[in-house]
Amino acid sequence: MATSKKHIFLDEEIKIAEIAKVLSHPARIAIIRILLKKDCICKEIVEELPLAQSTVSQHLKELKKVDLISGEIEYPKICYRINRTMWQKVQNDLIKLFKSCC
Amino acid sequence: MATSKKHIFLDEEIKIAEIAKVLSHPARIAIIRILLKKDCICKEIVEELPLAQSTVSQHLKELKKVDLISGEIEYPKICYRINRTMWQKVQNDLIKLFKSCC
DNA sequence: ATTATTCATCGTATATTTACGATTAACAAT
DNA sequence: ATTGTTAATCGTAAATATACGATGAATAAT
Repeated sequence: MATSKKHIFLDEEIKIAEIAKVLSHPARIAIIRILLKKDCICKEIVEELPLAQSTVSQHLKELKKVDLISGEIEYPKICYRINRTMWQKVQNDLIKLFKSCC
Repeated sequence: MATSKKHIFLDEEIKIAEIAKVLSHPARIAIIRILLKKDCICKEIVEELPLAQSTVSQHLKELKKVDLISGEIEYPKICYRINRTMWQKVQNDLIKLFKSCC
């Protein structure tokens, strides 16, 4: 048995990993939980978490990058909310992985 | 409204983030999928993935650290398998987070 | 125009992750 | 004892993530 058909990772594997990465920081889980309760502006989140405003903003950016949240501009505020469709999709993707179990 | 009750992250948030972190690399998702199909020794996984043996071993260590897999020694091989109980728990934890949604 | 408010971005320092090759450890078989 | 097989660990380089303060951008209110 010489060697092998080395292949690259599957798209699905990459996508699941991407979503998991977004969920892989307590601050982002905390932000999601806050937003699940109610839509918030960045400042409100900053006041609930022991993090600088710039740091929270960065986490929000990550969440926005994968479309888990969206922000509606009402200058100078930006109202963040969970993207329920995407949130459902995250669940489906993960559950799909789970399903390949038994 | 001066400032606020800054608190640290909740245990639950940390735990979910920890699990998500383990799932946040395509290689580890790939390894899980391989092991969901059948128990494998490290060498078999190395042959299926475009990664060095030491790298796969490191990923296996991560998965083992959170108890998602276990390894049974049959020198010089080690047979890895999914810890179904833990795998179920991961699902429950994530679904619990999802549930706080609607 | 100036001021106040909110948030994003920039620059940067530090820590963590990821990957690899080389080596070591643990045995089985000879 | 030597050899072969498998996997863990070590050392290390490169990339990525995380955090913060400082600054800049966008507007509303004065």
